[in-house]
Amino acid sequence: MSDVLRRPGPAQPNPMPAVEHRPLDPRVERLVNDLIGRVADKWTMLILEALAEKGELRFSRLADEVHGISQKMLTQTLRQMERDGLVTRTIHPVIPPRVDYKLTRLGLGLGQAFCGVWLWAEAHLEEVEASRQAFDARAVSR
Amino acid sequence: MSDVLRRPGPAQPNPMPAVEHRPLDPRVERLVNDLIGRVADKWTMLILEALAEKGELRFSRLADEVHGISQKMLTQTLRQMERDGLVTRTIHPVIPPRVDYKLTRLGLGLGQAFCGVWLWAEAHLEEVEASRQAFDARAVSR
DNA sequence: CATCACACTCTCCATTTGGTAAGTATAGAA
DNA sequence: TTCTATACTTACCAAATGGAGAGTGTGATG
Repeated sequence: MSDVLRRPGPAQPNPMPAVEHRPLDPRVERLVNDLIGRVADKWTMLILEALAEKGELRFSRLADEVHGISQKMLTQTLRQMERDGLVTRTIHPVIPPRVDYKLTRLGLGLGQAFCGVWLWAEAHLEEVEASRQAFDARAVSR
Repeated sequence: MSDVLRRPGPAQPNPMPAVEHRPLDPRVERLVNDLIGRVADKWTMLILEALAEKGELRFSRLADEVHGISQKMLTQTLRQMERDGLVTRTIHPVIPPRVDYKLTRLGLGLGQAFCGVWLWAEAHLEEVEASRQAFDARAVSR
């Protein structure tokens, strides 16, 4: 979205805030926001991770991998991901039925894009936890 | 989370799936998942972006920047971000009241971590849209 | 003939999320 | 005296989210 977010290095607070260059029209901005809202979903991210790790999984294996997901949410999330072009769904016409799910190039790319966030979360877990405890302690004492 | 997700380049589907090295214990995994769920929230991301772009904003300026957010959600999200150590909250004891919000080092880092996802969304918007249309067309014809 | 496996789909229900609107405290301006 | 600005907080309500569990179709197996 903003160029400030895009560039590494300490962001300059506002040395020249008058410039205000927005390279995107609001339509694109809205679409990007929507897409991120859809894709930054808890289950989507966990399924993405499972598939990136295991390569290709059938429905019930996925259900095992993504601990705690209900059948309903697994189906629902996989359908959305298929619609968005993140996974392919291969139905083997056998009985009992067998369906394999696999990440597309698009899905793999998104998985890589999320790397940064995973790494940040891992790296700063304790810092965040400490901040929370300090905050809660302050709140209690007042 | 997974090393596959962490490394750029086409992920190897499963040349040696037997290895299965998980460097993280489930506790950390759960914490990271929770943290990401909290932080990958729509409003959090938009506030993060506004603050990264503008540097420091008071409550009502933020409300203007983050289009469509309600007072309630703005307050709520800012409190969570403060608790997590992402923003600082500076109260100026004047009347009418004035409160300034600013990203911490931690908050800036998270903003940068999200870059990848914003860029991915921007870059693949049309691809996703095309996939959706194709999917919907298929669904209708059946 | 009953059972099981598998990948769903559907219904019902509880929780969560989030919006709207009203209230609060304070001092200066009209 | 009333109005305004500001940053909230609270109460209420509607919508979305998501879990539990039952139902479905089919062929192999006991």
